[in-house]
Amino acid sequence: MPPRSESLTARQAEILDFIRQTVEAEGRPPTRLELCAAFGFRSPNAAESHLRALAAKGAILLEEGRARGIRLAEGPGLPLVGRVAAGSPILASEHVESRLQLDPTLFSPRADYLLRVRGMSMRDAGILDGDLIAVHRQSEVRNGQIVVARVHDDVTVKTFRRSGPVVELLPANPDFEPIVVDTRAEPLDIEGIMVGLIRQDGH
Amino acid sequence: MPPRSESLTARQAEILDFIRQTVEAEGRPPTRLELCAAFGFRSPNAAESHLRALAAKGAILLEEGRARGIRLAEGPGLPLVGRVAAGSPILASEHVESRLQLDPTLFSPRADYLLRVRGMSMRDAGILDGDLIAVHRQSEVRNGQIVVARVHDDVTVKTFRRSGPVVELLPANPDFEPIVVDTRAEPLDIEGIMVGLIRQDGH
DNA sequence: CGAGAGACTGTTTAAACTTACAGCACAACA
DNA sequence: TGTTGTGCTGTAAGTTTAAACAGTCTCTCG
Repeated sequence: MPPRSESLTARQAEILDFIRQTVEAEGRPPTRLELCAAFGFRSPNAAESHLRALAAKGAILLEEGRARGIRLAEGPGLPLVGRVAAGSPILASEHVESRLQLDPTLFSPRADYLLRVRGMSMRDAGILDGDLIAVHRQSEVRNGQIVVARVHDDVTVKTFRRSGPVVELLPANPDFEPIVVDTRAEPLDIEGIMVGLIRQDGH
Repeated sequence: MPPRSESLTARQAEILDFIRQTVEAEGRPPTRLELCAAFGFRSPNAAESHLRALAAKGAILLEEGRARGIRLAEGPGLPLVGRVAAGSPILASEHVESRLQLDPTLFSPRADYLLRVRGMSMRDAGILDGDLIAVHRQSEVRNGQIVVARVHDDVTVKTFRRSGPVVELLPANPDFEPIVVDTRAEPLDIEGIMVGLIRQDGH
């Protein structure tokens, strides 16, 4: 497995981000000189060595001797997460069913991944069984937002409501009961907020 | 308004298609020499003159003096249709609000365009006000499918049910009444079927 | 304190790339 | 019958890019 992007330095992450933006906006990666212009480098070698570092860490692929020979290692699509096993991080690669080619900035704030919804507990919010929820990773949420939460190693999608130390996770379907969590006694992890939805059939 | 892509020659359409595929697969446009290799040209000027022709017809934009300075004029995304004026075709360019960059094959059968839904008449089918419906153009439909129909110059999204010459367009919300159309007396155009849905916020 | 990693400056060279010029063959067309 | 548009070959600059080499400065870590 290639090294994770978490091991990138702050500067390297900036460079990688600029490359992503350029591909998005212009349909092609930047040259070394364009990187210099964007970051104020006076030497193309500053860009070159950053690219080498990113390639060594597996974030990009460099093609030798080609103009704009930078390829993003990670496909342009969003990871689609299916069932999440107990105790493991939601974006662990064994949970990623596939990648869907769509623009993360289709949603605002941007989507980090898609999560397949199981069951009808959010039916009245227009979220049906099998729908894909676009999720933005974020741990601080406001009341009324629809969140992806982990309670007792169970990942669930519900409306968030906090009253002091007690958090209620509300379904949008009278057939289901709210989940009540006392955060002084039980662990509650907020994985992110819902920023959109995709349904892949006509029902 | 730039000339339409319909005015491209067959060869020019092939070239344009190859450019699209290259951007898709490699994240950057091809060079003149790569076009030569792909089509068997022996002269880079063959590619050059095709590119000039495509640029003249508005299909691409050429940036002078830049390696891989080819930009696709039309984004690869799906057209998003907003409100549809009476009497004009649904994909008329004045209805296209924007283009969303997402893969048409995300849906099956493939989506031809996106239509913004107004109102809550399909609420219980999980289709809310402001949602974008992915539509596949198709005039023959089966009972139970959700269709985009045009009745009396009004474009609407409903569940389709036919009984002989009478078609019922059923809402999915008890607050709304079915639309009943006698096809012997009134015109009814089926614009397409719903093949998916996109919601761009977290509610 | 010394070593190494990260983040650069500055310079050079070869290869990749664009783009101009000068043609040829063929079909459509008026 | 000539003219125009399309689709090419072939060659040759001249510019853009990639990528090498040689350094500087500043952290952090053992």
